[in-house]
Amino acid sequence: MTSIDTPPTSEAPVDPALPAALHGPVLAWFDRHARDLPWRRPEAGAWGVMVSEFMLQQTPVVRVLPVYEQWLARWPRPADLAAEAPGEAVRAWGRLGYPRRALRLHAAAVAITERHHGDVPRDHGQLLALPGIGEYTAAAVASFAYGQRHAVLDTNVRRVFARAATGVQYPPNATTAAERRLARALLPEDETKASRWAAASMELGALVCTAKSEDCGRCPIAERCAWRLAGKPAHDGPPRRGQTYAGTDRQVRGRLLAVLRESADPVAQADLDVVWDEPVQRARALDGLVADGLVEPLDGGRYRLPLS
DNA sequence: CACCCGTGGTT
DNA sequence: TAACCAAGGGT
Repeated sequence: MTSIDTPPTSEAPVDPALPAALHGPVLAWFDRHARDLPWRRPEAGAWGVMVSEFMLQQTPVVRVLPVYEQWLARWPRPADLAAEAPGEAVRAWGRLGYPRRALRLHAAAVAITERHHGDVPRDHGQLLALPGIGEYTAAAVASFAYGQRHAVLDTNVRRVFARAATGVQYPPNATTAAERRLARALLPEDETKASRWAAASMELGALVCTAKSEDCGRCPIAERCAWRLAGKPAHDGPPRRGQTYAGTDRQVRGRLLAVLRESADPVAQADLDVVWDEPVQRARALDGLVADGLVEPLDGGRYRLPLS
């Protein structure tokens, strides 16, 4: 009886009856309460789903909505975006944040045009190979756009599963193998039902089982929730990394790029210098933007969004 | 695996 | 008000 054969508690087997007990209530709740988001409408297509997933990486739905509409109207197919200069994608990204996502979405559109005849690939592995698409986004596009059966583990789903199945308030900082195993165990066998489940469990986390003020009174699985049944114990592990922003390179980069986004013409060094008074940090931030391909340096100390 | 990468609203 | 949070990905 040594500990080497004892699985850690985080890898406890899933209650065999749990999946079926959760599917009905959550799917029925989703039928009634799902938001009518534009990327969920049939006309969005796989490209619409993919654009929305890029924009929703760390950016709230309400801020994505207007930019999404502009992008799909301007670039209705991957080839339309691929034909543009990458700097135009960065400019149209506006203030969504993390502008490297715009660059990667543009690069993904180029790859789709070159390697996939302009159609968003259906295969999870091919999606994963595209720039800016990781484990989550590949599964999300395959599931939401093509109705495939994939475990879609985003921050909402991870929180819902941590509470309902594992009985803790928050999931670990980084996604664990135990979480992936749990997500697979909870995934309905039927493909259509599985893709619906992915969207429904995510929506439940976004609307009801939220990070701070969860509303168990509106939760369809409150009676089955391990965390609630345990008396909703507070998170004990290490605090999740706080992200300070003021004074960081990210803030400087944001200010520099804002100047370049607003200008149709190349910008003089002096017009960038005014956004931050500390010259060393300012130079480091600008160099970083150039290294990332977000900014193109020109002769005479001028800069612009990248044309290529 | 820890850290970096924007932005703005909420508590 | 500082901290936290928001459909992550890349290194």
